[in-house]
Amino acid sequence: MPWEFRSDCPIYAQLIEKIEQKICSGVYPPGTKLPPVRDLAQEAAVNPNTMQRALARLEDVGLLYTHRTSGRFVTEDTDLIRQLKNRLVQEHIRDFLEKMRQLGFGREEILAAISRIMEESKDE
Amino acid sequence: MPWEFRSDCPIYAQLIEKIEQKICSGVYPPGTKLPPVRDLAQEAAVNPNTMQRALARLEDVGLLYTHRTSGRFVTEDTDLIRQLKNRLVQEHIRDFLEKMRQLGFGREEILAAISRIMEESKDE
DNA sequence: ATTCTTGTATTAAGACCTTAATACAATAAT
DNA sequence: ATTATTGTATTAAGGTCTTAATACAAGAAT
Repeated sequence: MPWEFRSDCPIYAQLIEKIEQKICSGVYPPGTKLPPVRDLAQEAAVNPNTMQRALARLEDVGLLYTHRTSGRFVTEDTDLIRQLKNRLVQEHIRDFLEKMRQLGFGREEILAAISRIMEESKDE
Repeated sequence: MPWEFRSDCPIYAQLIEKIEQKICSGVYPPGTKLPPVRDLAQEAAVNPNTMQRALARLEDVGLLYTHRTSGRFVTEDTDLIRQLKNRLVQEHIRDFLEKMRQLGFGREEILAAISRIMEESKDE
């Protein structure tokens, strides 16, 4: 199934986010070999160059590493992964709270609204 | 003060979000006259064309309307504004919950994490 | 009537994003 | 040794985004 992208942001940036998510959530566990660029590109329905660009960025920050010809692997540095996960969680929460605050929601209202929507989608 | 933009998304898209926020939160109340395009552009530190593009989109959805030469105004349709606000709230919550879920957070953990971060930034 | 202010349109340039089509180097697999 | 697989690099094309510099039309202000 092709990955889904918003049209308002560069695909390569969205690829980075998605792959980070997959690493943090254990879809791609530490030390695991990733599928080849070409396969990943096809899976995401994206040009290999675009996928390559995203992977290169993730390599820059140490999340992936490459054995020139045998493939690309997720780092075994579980500490780094945990740091990333914490960073993402913090960012998501802060961004969310800021958006809600700007819409005039106080702390209690935010929690209430979340609980309500959680209830609504409980049956999934 | 120039508005702030992320580098990973088109400016015009971010302008749309910001202006929507300002309308929903009452910074630009219903029926109010907006500053001229040129002023808004300067305030945001953006090219007038870019600001114009964002405003045109907001007009497309009925959130703004124009009197050709006297200026641009926020709609007086408070119902439309309320609908937008509800839509934004829902989107923000759903997006947030989805991201957290993908990081392995259950409902309780999400609420706990939010409460914790709320506490941390209580003194602002 | 004249000038100012407003939104709008146009053209050009440069930067970035995406795709496509190749090609190459180095190791793995046979 | 030969072939296949892997990441990587290059070039070209077309699209979008952003800025810049103008110009115009029409109502507002004087």
